[in-house]
Amino acid sequence: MPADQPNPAVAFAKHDHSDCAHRILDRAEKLSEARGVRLTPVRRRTLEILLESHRAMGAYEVLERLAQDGFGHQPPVAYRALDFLVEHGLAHRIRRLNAFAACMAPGQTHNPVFFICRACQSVAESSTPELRDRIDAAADAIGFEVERANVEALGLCPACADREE
Amino acid sequence: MPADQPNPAVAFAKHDHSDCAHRILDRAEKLSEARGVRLTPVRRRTLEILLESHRAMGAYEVLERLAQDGFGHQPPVAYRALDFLVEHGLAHRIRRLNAFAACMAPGQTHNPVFFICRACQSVAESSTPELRDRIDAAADAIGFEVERANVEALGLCPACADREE
DNA sequence: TCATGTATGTTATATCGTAACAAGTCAAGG
DNA sequence: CCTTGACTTGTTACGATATAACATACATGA
Ligand SMILES: [Zn+2]
Ligand SMILES: [Zn+2]
Ligand SMILES: [Zn+2]
Ligand SMILES: [Zn+2]
Repeated sequence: MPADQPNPAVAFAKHDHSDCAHRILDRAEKLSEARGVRLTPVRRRTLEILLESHRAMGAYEVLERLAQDGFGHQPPVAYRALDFLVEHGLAHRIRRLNAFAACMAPGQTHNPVFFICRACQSVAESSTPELRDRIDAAADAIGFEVERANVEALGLCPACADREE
Repeated sequence: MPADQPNPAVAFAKHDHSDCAHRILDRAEKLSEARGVRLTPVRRRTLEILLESHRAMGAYEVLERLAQDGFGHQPPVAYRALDFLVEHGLAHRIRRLNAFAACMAPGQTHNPVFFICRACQSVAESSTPELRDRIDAAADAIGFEVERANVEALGLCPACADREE
């Protein structure tokens, strides 16, 4: 596993998270540069906000933070920035929560599985190509062409599982 | 494959769909009876509406149909019936579409994967236990306890893929 | 400089979902 | 038969999520 491939377990463990955040922001800058797209102030700030924790955040929660920082106060401000991040693989949409989370492995082709703790709302992203292979196999069997696949697992993170019992 | 285990490919193919619908309605009646829950008129009608096609339907679309049939006109009427069906495994929630689809294999323990055609909105449900095993394995690796997993693949069904080119 | 594409911001509205309460149904026990 | 309690259906009202449409600003290169 390369150095910049984070261990998904870290999302549920105590760790120097500002380190995660800085590493990923740097990577986001470089990726945007390389692709010729602009990581503008709102977009960058939006990513920073998502990176403040391993939780998923709703668009309105992000918006509130952006507004405090002097950006616009209306929903499209947040949705546009979030859509940009999602489109460029810098964030993911967590559909079960109607929320967004920073991607923890931007730039790497990954078929993410999201593990969502129903108690503390933290989200871990694990990269599992074999899973995608299985989905493609099932799709082939019925002649379906998969363009994107989304896997979300709901349950309890280690800490919250301990706490329940 | 047992006779009552439908081929997921059928969702995307021409077939006698009223046959699907009747078979599943019968099964739903029996399952409800066996579990001591009541498949009341609204609930049954809601399932019938979902079963009219292999598409997913939004709650408000279902509500409109229920209202035409003399049931209540307010959102909770539809949401309650749909929640009942989902809770008892007679329907599934398709999160990517904010919509609901009848379960095509009610009563069987299944770890469904949904194949959603982005062109014609039809949904096929495929049952793939190995997939769940993969998810559980990835979860184990980080100490996460999976309670429910949701897999949704977006793409093109065979017919729509042909039509695109 | 000026045309062009892109980004940001606003108003307004669409779409999806739920809380809270009232009224009706139904079966079990007195 | 009548009460009681669990459940079901219906309503009003509201909350939460998301987008359309348009105006303004800003970059970038002819
Ligand atoms: Zn971290
Ligand atoms: Zn947790
Ligand atoms: Zn059918
Ligand atoms: Zn199709």
